[in-house]
Amino acid sequence: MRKNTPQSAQENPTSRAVQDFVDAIYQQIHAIPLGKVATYGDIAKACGYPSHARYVGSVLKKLPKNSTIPWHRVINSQGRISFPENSPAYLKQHARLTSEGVLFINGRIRLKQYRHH
DNA sequence: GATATGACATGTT
DNA sequence: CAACATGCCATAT
Repeated sequence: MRKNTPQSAQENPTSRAVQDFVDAIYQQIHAIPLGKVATYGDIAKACGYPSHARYVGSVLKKLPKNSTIPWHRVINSQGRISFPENSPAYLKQHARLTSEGVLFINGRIRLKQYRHH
């Protein structure tokens, strides 16, 4: 039985499945309402690839600078920002979330409260 | 094809 | 709760 991974679904030479997956990731992230968050795993699962949390992260890393995607609403399963604390990226994400009303306590937020279901 | 890497997740200690 | 270990999988070298 073939595994449920984008790579295993490359029936055509341009690997459409991977591109569809990336598009789905963008769409899911856009669906996160202001003031709410989702984990990398949540996004992957919502796209139909529950074991690709890391891939979601790698996609976000390659986001073009002009992208309008609310990437800051994606955090890890511990309710923490996946950047080294106090790095520029960390501070930026923290600032954006805070400005949306997401409360951080000891570098962590309450997923029970802010997670977008 | 073997190894290393990473904006991850989950279970165990 | 924190630290560790293990699993995961696309990408890069």
